[in-house]
Amino acid sequence: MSNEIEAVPKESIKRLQIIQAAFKLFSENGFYATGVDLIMRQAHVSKRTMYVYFPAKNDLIVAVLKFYRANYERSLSDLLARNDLSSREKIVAIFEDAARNWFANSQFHGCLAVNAMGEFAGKDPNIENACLEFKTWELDVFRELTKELPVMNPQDLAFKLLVLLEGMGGIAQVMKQPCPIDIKQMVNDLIDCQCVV
Amino acid sequence: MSNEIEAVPKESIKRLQIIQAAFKLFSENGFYATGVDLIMRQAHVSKRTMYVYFPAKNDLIVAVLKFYRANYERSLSDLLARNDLSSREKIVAIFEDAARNWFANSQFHGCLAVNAMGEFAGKDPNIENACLEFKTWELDVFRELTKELPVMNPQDLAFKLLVLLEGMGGIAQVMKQPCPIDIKQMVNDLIDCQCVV
DNA sequence: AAAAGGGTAAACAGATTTGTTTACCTTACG
DNA sequence: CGTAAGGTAAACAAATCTGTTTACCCTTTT
Repeated sequence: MSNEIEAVPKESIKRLQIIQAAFKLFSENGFYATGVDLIMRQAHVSKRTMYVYFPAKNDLIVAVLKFYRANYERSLSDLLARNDLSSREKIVAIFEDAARNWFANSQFHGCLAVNAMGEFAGKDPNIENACLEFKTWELDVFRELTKELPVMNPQDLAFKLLVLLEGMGGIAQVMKQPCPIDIKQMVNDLIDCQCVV
Repeated sequence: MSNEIEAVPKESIKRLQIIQAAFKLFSENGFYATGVDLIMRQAHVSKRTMYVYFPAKNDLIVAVLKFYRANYERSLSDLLARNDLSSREKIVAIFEDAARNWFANSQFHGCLAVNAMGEFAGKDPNIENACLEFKTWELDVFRELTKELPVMNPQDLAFKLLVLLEGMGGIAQVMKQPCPIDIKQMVNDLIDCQCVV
């Protein structure tokens, strides 16, 4: 017999089903408001199985936040990999995608990491950490892009872009309407203001 | 003497105690996670009294959101009333206050209206409405200020400022660190980019 | 002094939550 | 074929939540 410590498969189908169902429900209805029973029913999984993969609800929340980030990362990878676009064009594209997908979309529920902080700040360090890691990763994406630009301080510009993206998310979440401003122009202006050329 | 209008439930001391206690608890711990029993204990009020003023928890949440807005409005009124400051200086001051109070303050829990949307979007129209009204009011404040500026499109600029302020709140909520960028410069750049002069 | 508000304390109902366990089933595989 | 892993269904414990009611107490006013 293998005397390994019983390793829960990290890539089990069931585990993924649970995370996907939980992601949808947490996004639409919030974390506290979503009961474990509902998740388990939507995932077509028994409670016993859920208990094996996620001993506590908060463990599942952390996993969902990581899944959320991995999803975002994957959806960006194609864009970032393209070599027919300049870094500036990639940045603009990120914002235009966001504007198109978030504003005037009643199915948009804001950044999951921010929502999670609203419910768990000061209560669960693991969840706080997952949220921080998500935003840190977003910042890193911008940092990779801005360091290719002829600007005075790429780090500062990356943070400014992060703030801008965050603001779009928050506003779109509350005010559901077509995005009334020219995001492309705003981003380009922001970059131009720091250009050394 | 004081024969002012008297003891209207809207202005009751007890009512205010409840709202203030609830505001603190909702901000720190979230809405669902905060039980009515705890609110009532912190407000030094019996459950029967709470039930008189707020037949349901969601009624209290709406009242708290209105209180949150009224508070913000009052804290801005001094600044907005000053006539030794230009509109541009007032706008910059709003952002510098926000940067100082939000970043690197572990007691900052983000915009209550955004947090509320995260928990109640699609569930309670009254709460959704209160959140929307809060952001609309914030936008109006900026609109009043930008229409004094020599810019092409004051309405657009106001919305951009709103997005920027929102972004600062969201980022500060998750990444608790000293604000690493020069907010004053960023706001001025944003305004300058739309100046006609 | 008596009546009437306004408030308190506490018990209670009914539903729902997370977390735990037991007993059974299905299916892949040596 | 037969075993063992992995999953299901369902009952259950214990706590908690909102919402409701009853009985009482204090203070003000008349």
